Amino acid sequence: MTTLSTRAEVLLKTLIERYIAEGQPVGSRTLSRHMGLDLSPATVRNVMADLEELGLIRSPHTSAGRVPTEKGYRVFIDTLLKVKPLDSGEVSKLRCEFDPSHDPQQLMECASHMLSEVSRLAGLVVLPRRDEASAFRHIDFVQLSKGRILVIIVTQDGQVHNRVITTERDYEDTELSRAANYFNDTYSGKLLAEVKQALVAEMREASDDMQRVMQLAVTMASRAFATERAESEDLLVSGESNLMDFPELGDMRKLRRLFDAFNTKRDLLQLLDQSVRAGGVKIFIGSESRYEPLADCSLVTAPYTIDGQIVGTLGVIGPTRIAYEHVIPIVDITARLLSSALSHGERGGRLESPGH
Amino acid sequence: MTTLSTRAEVLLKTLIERYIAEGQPVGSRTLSRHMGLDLSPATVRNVMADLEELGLIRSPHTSAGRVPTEKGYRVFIDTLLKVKPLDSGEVSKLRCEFDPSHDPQQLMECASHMLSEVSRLAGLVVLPRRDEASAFRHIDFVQLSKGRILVIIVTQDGQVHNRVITTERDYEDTELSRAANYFNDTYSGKLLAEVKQALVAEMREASDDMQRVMQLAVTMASRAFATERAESEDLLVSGESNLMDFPELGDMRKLRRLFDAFNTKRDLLQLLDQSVRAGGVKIFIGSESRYEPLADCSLVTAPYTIDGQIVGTLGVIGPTRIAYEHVIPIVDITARLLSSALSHGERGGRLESPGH
DNA sequence: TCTAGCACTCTCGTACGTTGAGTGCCAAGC
DNA sequence: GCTTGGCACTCAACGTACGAGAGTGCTAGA
Repeated sequence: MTTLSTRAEVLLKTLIERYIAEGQPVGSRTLSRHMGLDLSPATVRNVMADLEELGLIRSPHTSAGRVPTEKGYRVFIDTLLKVKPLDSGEVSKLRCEFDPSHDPQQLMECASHMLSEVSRLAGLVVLPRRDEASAFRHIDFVQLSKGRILVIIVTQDGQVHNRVITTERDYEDTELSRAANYFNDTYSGKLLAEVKQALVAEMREASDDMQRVMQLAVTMASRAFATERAESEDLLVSGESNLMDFPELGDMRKLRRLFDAFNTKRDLLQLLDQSVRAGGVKIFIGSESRYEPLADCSLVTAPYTIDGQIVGTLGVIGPTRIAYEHVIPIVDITARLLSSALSHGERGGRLESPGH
Repeated sequence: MTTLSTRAEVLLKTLIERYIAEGQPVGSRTLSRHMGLDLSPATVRNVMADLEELGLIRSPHTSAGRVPTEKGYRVFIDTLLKVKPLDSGEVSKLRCEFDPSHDPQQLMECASHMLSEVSRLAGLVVLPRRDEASAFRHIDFVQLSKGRILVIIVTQDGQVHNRVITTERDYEDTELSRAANYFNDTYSGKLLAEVKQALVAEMREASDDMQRVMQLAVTMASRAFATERAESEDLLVSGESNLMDFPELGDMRKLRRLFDAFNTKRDLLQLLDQSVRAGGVKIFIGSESRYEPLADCSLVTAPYTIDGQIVGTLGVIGPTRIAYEHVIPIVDITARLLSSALSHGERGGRLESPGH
């Protein structure tokens, strides 16, 4: 692509800024006034014609102003946008929201909520898949009623999972707690994948000469691990209703599809997973997401980490016309704050160096 | 109120049925055709005039048909409606959805989802408040990292709550597990309220001669209980987007308020609590809920129980124009199924006798 | 290369007439 | 005394027409 003249760049930049602020096509007259350079509307029109030819802007109809195309937004974001860093007061206010005494689930709910509140858009947080990567920490068996035993599994990162399994006979509390102790001593610290594997092996060679306690623990645990729903991941969505304030999303059918997408989650999760790979903030504009319900929306995401490992993604969804220069740092900071709130390892809870 | 003639009743009934089916004001001509009786439109008009005078129907404008008022719906539901019981095939299909090996949380999510799917409206489930009424069953302490301990509290009904507390020094696993054992032996089976009270007392007279294990257990538990968020209750909402299909809720501002109400939850919870007291299905029509965002909506609720004790409410929200004769049994059955899935006490999981 | 001017285009809001559905009322009929 | 057909009236909805305003493209001149 031929590179733009500085004048064209300034023009495109102001046009998009105006359009983001006002939400309406901007014409040559207003543009010539708000652009720093001293050019007449006519000149502006000429430049706009060039930009239109390049596919960066378009007019909704003959005598409206121009609006940015997706390509225009893309150029704007990649080369023209000056991200305004949040002032430190803002940051520390956000930081306060992350009470480190909350458990991971709560922290993520908090992050999602915060994203939607601060950006006035819909906030998203992909929960980490509790998978082979996380380490087993603790198990516990609690008899709830005849034949029903609650199995609690805690992973190293503080996530708690619980399943109810049914058994033929009842057990004494001491029996259960001894089984749990055995299990904890044996497997604590191992990766979940390893534990599962080990359980399969143990079950295969289960024999009468196996100690009763051992047998009990292994049987129950493997049943709990087996029935563990293949949830893999989950998505938290907050502030969907913020999106109803944008006139460009006023079409009920489109809105419906969008909200259904929030509820279905599956496709969104897949999409959000893409941004896990790259570090830093990633932006999908309109059809770039290749997901029809998001055709008129933009997605700003950033991965978050636990102890340096990327475990999930968070971000916001809004119309393509959003104040990127504000939203980007919001998503960025939230990802950092969440990461540091979740990471309570030896390295402590510092913000790592910026990396957008 | 003067009682209606049978003819007026039939007319009101068919009018409302038609309106529910079509969603548009119904006029004298169509009514005279669809009503079983053989009356001319003119006669129908006379009767309609009477009904209008009684405040049971009204016309949106001079030359539209009539639509039911809230009062009209009320009479319809209270005296004219024949609830169609679900056929048993339907019921057993629903019953299958409630896998009793799920934990309470999952069961309720399932119920909410099911309500919205089957009724094509928004489904609601109020989670039981984990309060004084529920019995303490089990506690566990797990050290996650330096100075951070995960406290897991299990109640008799199988709900799992967890908090992270921070401590000054680190503990051995055996130390923690001994503390948990002590605590479990002492308090298992007692009501949470009693446990809290006992903890306060223990803390007050905590002294050096208290056993170390005891002291540790009491300190940690009381910190966990103290920081327990005053969540009291929570609300699950499913299928909100179903409401976008109803043209009468097409106004974006109203819809926005409604969706905000779903997110805020607080007021809705308060409202839903009202229906806890009475057993059976309860219906709020439009402004009867005395909650502005629900002005154009109806709420159909029923309480659900654990082992005979009412612990929460579930239901659906839709426009006032909903197929009550279908929705009422759906809510009713779902409440029963959820109750029986949650009740795994001695009495087993039977459906109790109908009580609407 | 920029600018002023001008004719052109298109949306939006308003006004207006037409259509059709439905009503209220009245007088005739059972 | 109910019921019914007839009739004038009302009102939303729809389509057309038209002016105002905003913005454009093009051209000629600085």
